[in-house]
Amino acid sequence: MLSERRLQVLRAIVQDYVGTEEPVGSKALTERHNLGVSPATVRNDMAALEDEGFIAQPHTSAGRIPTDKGYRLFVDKLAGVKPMTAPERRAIQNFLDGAVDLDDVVARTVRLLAQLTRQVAVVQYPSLTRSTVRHVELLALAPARLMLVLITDTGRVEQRMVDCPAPFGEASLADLRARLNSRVAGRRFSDVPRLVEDLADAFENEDRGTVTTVLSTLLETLVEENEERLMIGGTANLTRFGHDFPLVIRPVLEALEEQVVLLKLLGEAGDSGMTVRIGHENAYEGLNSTSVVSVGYGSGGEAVAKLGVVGPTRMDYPGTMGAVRAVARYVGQILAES
Amino acid sequence: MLSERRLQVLRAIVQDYVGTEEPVGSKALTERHNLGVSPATVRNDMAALEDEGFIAQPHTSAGRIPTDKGYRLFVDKLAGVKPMTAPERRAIQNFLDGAVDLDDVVARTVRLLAQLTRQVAVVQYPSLTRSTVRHVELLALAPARLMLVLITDTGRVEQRMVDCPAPFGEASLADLRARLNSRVAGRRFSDVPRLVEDLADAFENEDRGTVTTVLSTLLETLVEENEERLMIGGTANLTRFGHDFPLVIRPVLEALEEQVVLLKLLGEAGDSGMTVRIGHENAYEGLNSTSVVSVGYGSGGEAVAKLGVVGPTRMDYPGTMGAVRAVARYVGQILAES
DNA sequence: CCTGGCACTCTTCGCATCCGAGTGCCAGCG
DNA sequence: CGCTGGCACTCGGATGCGAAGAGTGCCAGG
Repeated sequence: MLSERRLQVLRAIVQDYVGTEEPVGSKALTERHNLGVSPATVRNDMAALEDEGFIAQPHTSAGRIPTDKGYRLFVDKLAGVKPMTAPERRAIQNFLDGAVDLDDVVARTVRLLAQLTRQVAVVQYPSLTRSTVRHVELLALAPARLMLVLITDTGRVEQRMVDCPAPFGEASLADLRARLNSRVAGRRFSDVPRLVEDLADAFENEDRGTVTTVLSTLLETLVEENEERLMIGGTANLTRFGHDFPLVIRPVLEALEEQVVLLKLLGEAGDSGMTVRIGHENAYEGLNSTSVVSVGYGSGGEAVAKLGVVGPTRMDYPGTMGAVRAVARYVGQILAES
Repeated sequence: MLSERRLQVLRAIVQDYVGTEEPVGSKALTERHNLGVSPATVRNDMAALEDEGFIAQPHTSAGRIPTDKGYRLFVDKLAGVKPMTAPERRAIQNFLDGAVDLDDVVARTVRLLAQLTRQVAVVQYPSLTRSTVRHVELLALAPARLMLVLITDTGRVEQRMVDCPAPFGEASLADLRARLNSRVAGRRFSDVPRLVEDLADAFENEDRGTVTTVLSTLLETLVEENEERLMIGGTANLTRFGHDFPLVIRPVLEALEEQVVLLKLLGEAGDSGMTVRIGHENAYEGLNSTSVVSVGYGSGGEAVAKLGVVGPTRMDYPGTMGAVRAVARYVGQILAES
């Protein structure tokens, strides 16, 4: 078990290292923090912390830097979430308030988060399955070609082409449209499959094929793979990563381009509350030298999607967590209003 | 005026430098290319080329590297466009053929282009104003809230919320929808403003406000700033940029995040044929050490948007141009089919 | 006009050296 | 028992020097 002072030493090491980006030694520590003990004592504490795996030396005769395990302890026990200042809150609100539609909200959020944290921001669009249906529309583009448009309460609009097996009359179309909406409008998307399963039964034989096709397209839209979208920004911040650019930055950029990887990353994060994944805690290898701070956001009490940032393990955790949390809250509010 | 051989020397310098990324000297040149003259002669030629500003020395006693002006001459006079091989063509076609909707087409195109050229790919969505209206739909989400959906022949779908000044009945809505479509369906977007300007006159006083609002929203959608979208990819390729990472890569990433900058960049490029902008020819300062190769693409003979790549000035121009041209052609085909 | 030769310029690299930061350990003190 | 000052030690990074090598410019001769 680590004594109180050793925890303080660890905290001091993390803070200094995050600030200076350089290994921190015992002398510098005692000078910059009021630990009330001498460097020699701190050295003993550091040796103990190193034995436990919380810190490490890049080389003999260099200072110590925190390990992933050290950051983990820091985040869990030694540091809270730094709240945003009042001006910062106002700035966030002002910035987000101008958004005109969902795309705009997400785009602004990404920008904001990237600026606040000076890291790479990732914002997921509201998940379809966790949203509520506002409206389903069917348009006939051609006699045997329909367009299916889904609109959610969170402002998402998805469209799909549907090629019908046979021409589909305007009357049947109106009928289907009305029946569809009466069944699913106002309901959760996750309930949609159940609500529409017997809808084809109500139609004549010749139209049944088309109705079935429309319904299966509708359901396809809700399949995991397709329904998730996200936006990233602030990649220019990667250049402030460290001195050993290419090798670190490369896999990160690759990961960011693979939406699948990112979605999995966000998906693995806890469903409620803020999640911090540090270095090797990330399953994806390319992100082993980064930390991911993410949190769910939503219009009501419930999360409809996640957002977060990706940055070097050496990041200002309290500040980053504060920014991420604050942004998530305001985005939730904006969505609730629209 | 430069003699034929001097041009050959320049061509050889460009080719070697692009291959090795290192300044090339007179001796290496005579060894790798059959110039039929001695290094000393080549040195004289190089001195002349340097006087003319086509090549430069990083330091005294280093080899030469091409300047922007040198690349320009190379592209204009010394090198053609390298056509894709048959297998490459097939690969392109296969890769693009699987796309299910416009987003998918664009996403696949970006990926493909990034992979083929190993550079950053930029693909603009088909411009609204240059497309044809396929359908305009109006949905009543609430009594005084409409959604306007625009569908183009290129598969683009744009939606906008419209808050009406007064509730708008279903009958009026159907009327407006029908009138709108009969006027604009099949017409070019650029003609839409003219075609709808007197549409409000046909409605009762109480509905006229709403109709006007709808029309102005429709027109807003076509405004330059909003109508253009683009997608980028392959940013991981930036890591192969050169040895002097951070300083070069940073502004490029920043430029790529500013869609406005990119759109302007593509917009400045010639409207027909392939455009190559080399280094300082790019108006945006952050891209002064990059070259942009872009070309229009379209479903018919006419370009509806542009695509291209951004890479180091030291790039394989013939190969890159070949890839860009080939991809643009196939994308045009795909769009024409859908 | 081309060529071989030659002197000159710089950059790069290896090597030896020095300096300092930081450590671990120990003996002594409260 | 824990803290402290002292001390020897290690090692990385900076500095300086010299040799090597690549490449150039220029010149005289074919």
